[in-house]
Amino acid sequence: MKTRILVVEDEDPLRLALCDALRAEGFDVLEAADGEAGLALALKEGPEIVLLDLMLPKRDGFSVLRAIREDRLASAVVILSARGEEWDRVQGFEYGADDYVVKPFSTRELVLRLRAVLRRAEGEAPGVGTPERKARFGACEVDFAAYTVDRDGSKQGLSRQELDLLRVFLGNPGRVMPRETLLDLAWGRDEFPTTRTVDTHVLKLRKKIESDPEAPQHIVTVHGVGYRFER
Amino acid sequence: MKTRILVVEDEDPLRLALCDALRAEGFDVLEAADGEAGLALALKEGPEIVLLDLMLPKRDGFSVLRAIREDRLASAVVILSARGEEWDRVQGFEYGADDYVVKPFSTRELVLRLRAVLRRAEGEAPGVGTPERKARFGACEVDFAAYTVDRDGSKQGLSRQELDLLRVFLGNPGRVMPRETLLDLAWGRDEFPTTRTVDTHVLKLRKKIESDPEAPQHIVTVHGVGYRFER
DNA sequence: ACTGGGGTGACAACTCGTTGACAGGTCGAG
DNA sequence: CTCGACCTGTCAACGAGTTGTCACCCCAGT
Repeated sequence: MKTRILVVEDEDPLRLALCDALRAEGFDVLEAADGEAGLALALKEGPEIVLLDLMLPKRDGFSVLRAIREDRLASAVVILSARGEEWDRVQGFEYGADDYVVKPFSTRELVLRLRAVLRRAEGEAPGVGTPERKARFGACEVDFAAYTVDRDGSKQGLSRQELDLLRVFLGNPGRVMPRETLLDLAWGRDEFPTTRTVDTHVLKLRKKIESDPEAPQHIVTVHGVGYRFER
Repeated sequence: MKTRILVVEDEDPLRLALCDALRAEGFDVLEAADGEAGLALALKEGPEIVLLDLMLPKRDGFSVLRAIREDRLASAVVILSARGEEWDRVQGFEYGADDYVVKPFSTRELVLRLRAVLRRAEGEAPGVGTPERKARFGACEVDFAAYTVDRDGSKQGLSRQELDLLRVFLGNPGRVMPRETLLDLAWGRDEFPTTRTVDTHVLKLRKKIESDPEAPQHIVTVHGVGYRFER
């Protein structure tokens, strides 16, 4: 899923250059040449980011920014401002924006800032409550933030894939999960490993969370179907 | 119970913007427009956090900070400093500020830092101020003011960047930090080094704080994810 | 120009995911 | 009950990708 970004800039050459550069970076780019069109498009499409020039015909950048915020739009807003002019206002009003870039700027700088903004935005987005940093079952405590699991006081590191798999198990306790389902959920839709890969990872997980890996208490094999996780 | 925060900032537009933004984030906000009023309010109300501009009428930020610390007030203090003045940063920490934010900044950045500060503060014994001029972990003692780290009696010098990185690690113990996040937090807003740069600095830090840099106890690599700091 | 710290690129060393092989194990048909 | 087909446990080895490490370049402060 591409990140959608709306570019609101009235100078044609710059806008086109920006759009090209951003498309080349893999963004899904929308564009507008004045404030009104930009605001309308932002409200209609709700892109992840709005890249907003300050000096615009019909409706200036601040006004657009304010309107976006008043609509509680989730978009991050990055201000494009010329050096010197408006600087004070940027300082004063910048609170509503997520970042700002001073012209002239390099594509590299812009892209890096955009990525940083996206990182921050999704870092706090997990909306309703924190996604539970720790979970416990049996004698184990998993720390998702630390990538560790603690069994009876002995701490083990988990690899990313192991943690992802364990997370899926924890989210579906007591039900049998076919290997294909596990691949879908713990790997990506872009990854297509063999179902045997699942076995290997189950093996590794068992060694870390089971007190007796030979007779698993938590990750139980259901012959011919898949695995079932029990607390 | 809302977290109470005192904003001490003389520029009206910025102060109002800050207060609005913080109220929207659910803080209970007090405000003051100069150093004396700010100090008085801080001492009277004892808010969890004081957000302190450095350049203030009547009494500058350093002076307020020093007075707050001398009164053993438990408030965490976050410095707002004008851009580019590294000296401020150094001084701020020397006097025991809990964090600093460089103007201009985005609301998200500010709120993230405030939450990090709160996390740290509540993890420690309440009542004691958190001057954190020095920090210790394992066999090490870091002196932020002197830019040194002492491991089992052998003292090493730290460069500014090394210290900043170590500070971030210390502020987020036990959780894996992706390289990008480390860059966001330990490098400035205008710096865009490669993620590999982080590795280099981790290497240098390990040589100074680990008793066996080959088998790190404090800065642990989590393959494919980032680094985790353990005390 | 000199110096020290920070950033980058190159290459070595390593990690982990994946796979294939093989040894059990399980279950149903006969 | 026995056998065979199929499934699972286990491991070693491979390879892509990641990290450790270092030397070099660049820039700012002196």
